[in-house]
Amino acid sequence: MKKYIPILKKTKLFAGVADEEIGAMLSCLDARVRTYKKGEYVHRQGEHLNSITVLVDGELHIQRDDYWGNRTIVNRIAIGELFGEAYAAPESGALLNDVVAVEDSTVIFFDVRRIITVCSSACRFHSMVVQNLFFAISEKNRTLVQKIGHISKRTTREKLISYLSEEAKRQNSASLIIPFNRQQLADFLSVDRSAMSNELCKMRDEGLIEFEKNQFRLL
Amino acid sequence: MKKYIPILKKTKLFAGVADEEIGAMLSCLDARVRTYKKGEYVHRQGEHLNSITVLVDGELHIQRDDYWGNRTIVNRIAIGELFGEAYAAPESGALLNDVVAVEDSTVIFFDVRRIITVCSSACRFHSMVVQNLFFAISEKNRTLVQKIGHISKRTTREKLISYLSEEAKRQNSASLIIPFNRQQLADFLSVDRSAMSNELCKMRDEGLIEFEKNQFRLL
DNA sequence: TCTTTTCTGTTGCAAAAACAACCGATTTGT
DNA sequence: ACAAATCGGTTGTTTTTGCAACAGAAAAGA
Repeated sequence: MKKYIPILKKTKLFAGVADEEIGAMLSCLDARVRTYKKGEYVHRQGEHLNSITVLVDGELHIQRDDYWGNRTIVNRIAIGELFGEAYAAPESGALLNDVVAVEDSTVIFFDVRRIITVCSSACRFHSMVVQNLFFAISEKNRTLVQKIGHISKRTTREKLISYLSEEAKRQNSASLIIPFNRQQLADFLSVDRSAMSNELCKMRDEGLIEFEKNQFRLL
Repeated sequence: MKKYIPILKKTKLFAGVADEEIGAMLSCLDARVRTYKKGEYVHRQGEHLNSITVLVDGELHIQRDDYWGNRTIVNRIAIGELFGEAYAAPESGALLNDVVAVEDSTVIFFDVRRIITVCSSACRFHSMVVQNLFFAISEKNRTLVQKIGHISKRTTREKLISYLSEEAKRQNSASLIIPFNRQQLADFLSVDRSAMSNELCKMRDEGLIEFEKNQFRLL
């Protein structure tokens, strides 16, 4: 468990917390490590969570498959990010989506109650972690609103432009690498893959964008 | 200002805080009241917030109009709910949407830094407010994910069913009243009003639902 | 290395949505 | 009470999407 301290230090939850404090908090917060193979489910829709999940390696998707096999990718969790903050509240109900490892992944679970309830004794940095948690959920909130901005556009082209421009802004460059393949991007933007692929090529032919694999450039 | 204490007591931010404590915190948190006429903007996209907004009367929409006049209603703020929690973090950037009063409304602004930074002295209930804030943002997060669930459905009919069923579940009855008129519902679900109206009537003719104005019944 | 699977682009067709225009009913404001 | 504005439903046309099927390229696995 100790070996994860340098990695945890870089996560949003433990930003600004000293190494030795993280070590102390690992037991204080009842941390448990687990690895998942690509494709395995970390959580399933309908479960009741009592832990917060920190991703230390790999990649997770928050997604939902409907009865007919249509998939919606709600969000993506990258290394250092966390999941389950929104279910920390006591009466937060069942999990709305599945959480799936899209790469071989390693996560650390922390007991949610022990994070929320500031312990009296040892953990001097506990309040820092609580604040980090608050900022993390706050940031995720804004991410979700941005996503709503993308998918509420009426046409596939507009959705693509909305998503790609925001990603370009975030990466601070007109040239950008997206973390999705075509099918995943379509599932993320809630459109049909083939129609989207078609639209991307039209946009390229019109000189709006260039792309190769998941590297894009806005012109 | 004192007269708002009974109302504030019922808001998500001050749940569980005693009257006299709220009174004390009003000055501690630098509370300011303001009223808005129907249609007025409370905040505009691009602004940088430094306050949290509690709605004590009326109704707000979080929305965005694009260049061609298409409106997207991202969320709705009802009496007792708050706005701006997601912008409490120092580096949270500019406001992504407009905040508009859809009815004559009264809001109270609280200095965001004073909420986050727990004051040393008087406010015994301050930590309760911080926790309330956390739960509020947490709940909003889940609301946003639900909304993504609705609008990521592929057809207008599916969007309507998704929205109406969730609302029925929330109101715990197959008969429900929605807080939108037709245009607003269309803007909320990101579809065309006339197409949606059409679809609603088809669903009624097929015996799936009944409705009159904004009262619906699922069959 | 060879086979199998996944990924991406392409096409045609059917279904659905957006758009525009209109009308009667209801609501709002004076 | 009356005029004006808003609201909800209807229809027809155009545009866009979803869907299915296929093929070459790339990647993964044996």
